[in-house]
Amino acid sequence: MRVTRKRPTIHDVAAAAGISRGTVSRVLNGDRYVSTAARAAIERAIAETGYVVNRNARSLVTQRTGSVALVLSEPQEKLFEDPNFSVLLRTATQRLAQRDVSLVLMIAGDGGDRDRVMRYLRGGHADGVLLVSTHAGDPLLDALEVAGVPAVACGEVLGRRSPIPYAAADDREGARQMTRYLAGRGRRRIATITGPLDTPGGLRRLEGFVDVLGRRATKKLIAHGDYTRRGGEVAMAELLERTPGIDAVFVGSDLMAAGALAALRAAGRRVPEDVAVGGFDDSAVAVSTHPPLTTMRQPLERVAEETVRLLLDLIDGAGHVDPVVLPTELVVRESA
Amino acid sequence: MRVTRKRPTIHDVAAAAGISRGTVSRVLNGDRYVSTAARAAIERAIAETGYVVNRNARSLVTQRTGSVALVLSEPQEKLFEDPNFSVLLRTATQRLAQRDVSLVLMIAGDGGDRDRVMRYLRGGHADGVLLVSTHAGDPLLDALEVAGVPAVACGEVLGRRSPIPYAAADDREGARQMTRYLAGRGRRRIATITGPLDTPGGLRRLEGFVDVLGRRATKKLIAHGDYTRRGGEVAMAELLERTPGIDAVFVGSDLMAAGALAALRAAGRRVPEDVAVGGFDDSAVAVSTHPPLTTMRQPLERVAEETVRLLLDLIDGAGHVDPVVLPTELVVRESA
DNA sequence: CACATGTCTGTGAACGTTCACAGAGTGAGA
DNA sequence: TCTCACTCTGTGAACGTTCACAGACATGTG
Repeated sequence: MRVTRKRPTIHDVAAAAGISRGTVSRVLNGDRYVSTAARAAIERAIAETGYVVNRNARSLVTQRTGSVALVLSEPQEKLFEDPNFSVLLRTATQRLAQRDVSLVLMIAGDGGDRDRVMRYLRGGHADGVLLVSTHAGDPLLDALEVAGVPAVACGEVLGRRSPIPYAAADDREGARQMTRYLAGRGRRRIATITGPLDTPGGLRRLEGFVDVLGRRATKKLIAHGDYTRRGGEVAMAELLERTPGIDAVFVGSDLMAAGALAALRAAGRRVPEDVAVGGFDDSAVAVSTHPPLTTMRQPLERVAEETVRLLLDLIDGAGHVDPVVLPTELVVRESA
Repeated sequence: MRVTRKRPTIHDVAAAAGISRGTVSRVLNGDRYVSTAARAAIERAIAETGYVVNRNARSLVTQRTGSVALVLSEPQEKLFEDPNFSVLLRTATQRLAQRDVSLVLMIAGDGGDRDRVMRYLRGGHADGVLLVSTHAGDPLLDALEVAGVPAVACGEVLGRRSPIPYAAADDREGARQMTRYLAGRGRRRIATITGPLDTPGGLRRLEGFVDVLGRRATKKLIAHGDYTRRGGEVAMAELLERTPGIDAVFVGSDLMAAGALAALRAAGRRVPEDVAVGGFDDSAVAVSTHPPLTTMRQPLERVAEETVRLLLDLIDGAGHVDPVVLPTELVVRESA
């Protein structure tokens, strides 16, 4: 009835089975060349003793840890506000767990955080890194490269000389689809509210928008937000003041679209009668706004799955992996 | 320019500093009894070699891992939909990082997951466990107890014989405050929509509600939801049908309140003129509904901080810690 | 029968730390 | 001067694995 009774080791199992620890190690690691008798005896002994392998000892010799780090390098508040992130986190955790690798969560916000993360990674405490919303200039990326730690980003990392492998939704094509949809509904003066242009979602969705309408036509119809609700509200107000005649707006995220809706209501415009509003993400807020948002669904789970797959491939020795870009889907509700 | 150059060990540092590894270990672990000369030499050598301690080797001898597991035992979708959870996760990660312990995220959804989690924990791969939304009957809890792994819950774990230490918001008193507020605004027929009664938030908030209004008065004014938006909508509709005359409703979560708002709108009731709506959580949805929700703010960051503190105390050898209950705060917006 | 090949097993030596111990040097107090 | 306490240092032995090696035995092949 002691609180901490000593954990059985591989030696205990070997003794209980009457077999050497070498053979025990072999069945643990699924080696061929183990007699069925030995295997049975060992499996019984494992069950009896309640043995579970000590990963530290194993890591010490194999130089593999069986864990990967998920590193958030956004100032945290912004990111955790993002509903997409939860999906990503959940899916990644599950996918990794299936392969028996565990996920350690790290936040690299300010300088001190960064150092800690780097120390951790350079210490070889993770076999690989899942990068979330990392900016191109982030010194973490270079350090990672130097340290030779496999890394994959969830979402494109813009403007890097030596590109980081990634999986992402097809933001550009998604934006095109939405813009075409709005145009197809007869809207003639279509504006857009972008996310920050140093993020892939901000940049690529704007590109898609311009692809469809042309650079000239959109000159005065672009406003910038910061992925927050409030930012969307401000940008919408600005747009209405600058160009009162707009009859549609493609907003670069659902959360900003919720803000835009508020600004439109405040300005006395009806949605979708006066102004049609299209969002992006198909996150939970899309159905909680009034009216519910027409938006682009991102295959977030698949993005997470693919990100994990790429990372595991890299860890397993693939020298190079190609980025994965997944299609988005238009979800029509009431706002457009 | 090789991809993986060998990581320096404590021996390399010792050699570079011209001092034995024992002394290097001592400065690493902040031992007194190290001459300033030696310390300086070693610190220089550490910087030069880029040495970082191998935690596995350390864990192997110390039997401490420097990490704790955060275990989610809710069917995951529900939980990740919960905006509170993000706050918790972020705060816990940061707080732990400050103490240089890392957080590994585990999802114990179905049976297979559970086994994996238990194996991990019994393997001694985490120094402690942070439990999130764990139910009383969960076999994980017994297993944890048997294995002697320190565990602290974020939020009360209901109905357990040997209670799990926890930190939580004062749900019951918060519910009382909200109910009193609604009554104080002249509302006479106040209903409630609860969360599941096997969760502390569901049960305690209902208790607080009944505390204020009395068991008799509330008999027909209670409906149950499941913490989802949809659940809130259904419960509200049910309530309206059962007792059309209600003029206020206290909803056990903001998300359900958003659903209730939709049901009220569908039934043609104005909020707050006809029916006042009070939520709970003060999560992000509270400001994105129309009208914005009057709600109870939970000090979630403090809850997370305290949970972490309790766990670290336990890990550091505190034999027993007392639960921590933190006050909530009324946030008045437009819905009531 | 000799020999190669394939299967199975045990053993010693790592992996990179910490910890306990022993010993050396220094200064103070008797 | 001797002793004691304190400070500082080095060394050997763990911690629990995996891995390479060597050897035993069986089976098949020429």
